[in-house]
Amino acid sequence: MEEQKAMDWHYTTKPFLPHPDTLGFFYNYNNNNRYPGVEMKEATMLETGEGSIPAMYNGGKEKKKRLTSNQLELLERSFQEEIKLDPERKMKLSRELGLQPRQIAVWFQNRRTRWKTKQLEHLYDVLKHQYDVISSEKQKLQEEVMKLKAMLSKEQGFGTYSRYQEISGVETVESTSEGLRGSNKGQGKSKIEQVADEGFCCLSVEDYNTVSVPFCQWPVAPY
DNA sequence: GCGCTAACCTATTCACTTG
DNA sequence: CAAGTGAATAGGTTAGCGC
Repeated sequence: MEEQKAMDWHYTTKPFLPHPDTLGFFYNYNNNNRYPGVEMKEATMLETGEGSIPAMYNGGKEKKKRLTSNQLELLERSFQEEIKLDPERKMKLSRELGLQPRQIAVWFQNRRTRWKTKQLEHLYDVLKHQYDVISSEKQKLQEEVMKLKAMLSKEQGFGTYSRYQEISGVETVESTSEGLRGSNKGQGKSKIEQVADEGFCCLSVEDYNTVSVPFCQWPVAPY
């Protein structure tokens, strides 16, 4: 295959720039001080005979090969140290592992993709848990409202209507949220109301930058 | 401002592995 | 052998740099 568009196997000194657009949350890996003027040279490859040669480097004859466990181990360790790859480290890994720098870059890219997928799965679990908690709370409150309504009706039957009208406002409880305001949740809006106001199910990916997840403990580099 | 370059990304392909 | 996994490719976006 012919040379692709310019990519990172050209080993330049260009600084990496933080990704500015959506999913910014996931781009906050460790973005300071990228590639500070590192002078790169092509590595001498395949000295050990261990490294695989992708088809594109070998006239299309060589098939894809899996990386060895040793190679994966070192790559993984390196990834745990730093999720992104600077040219210097790429060349170092390339020499140490007997792989093309391009292969190192591809492995890191794919690894970041897997990492991000795991992060999203984790975030899903966290949000689902929050949803379940709030749903449960809502259910309880609705039941409480029903009980109070029943009590109110009963009391009204005994001729104390005016007293309860004064307490609960002009009407009886009409909805869960109204009931909360009129009952023991006098201080501002309840959690449920806030959720409703915010359109609970409308969180976008961009929101990941701002949504705080209190009990969410992100592993450095899961998977 | 525009083109070039080199990072990054997502989506996809393709080959290997596994049940 | 189909499904899953991972290495590699294709094509797009972004941002720095020089003109």
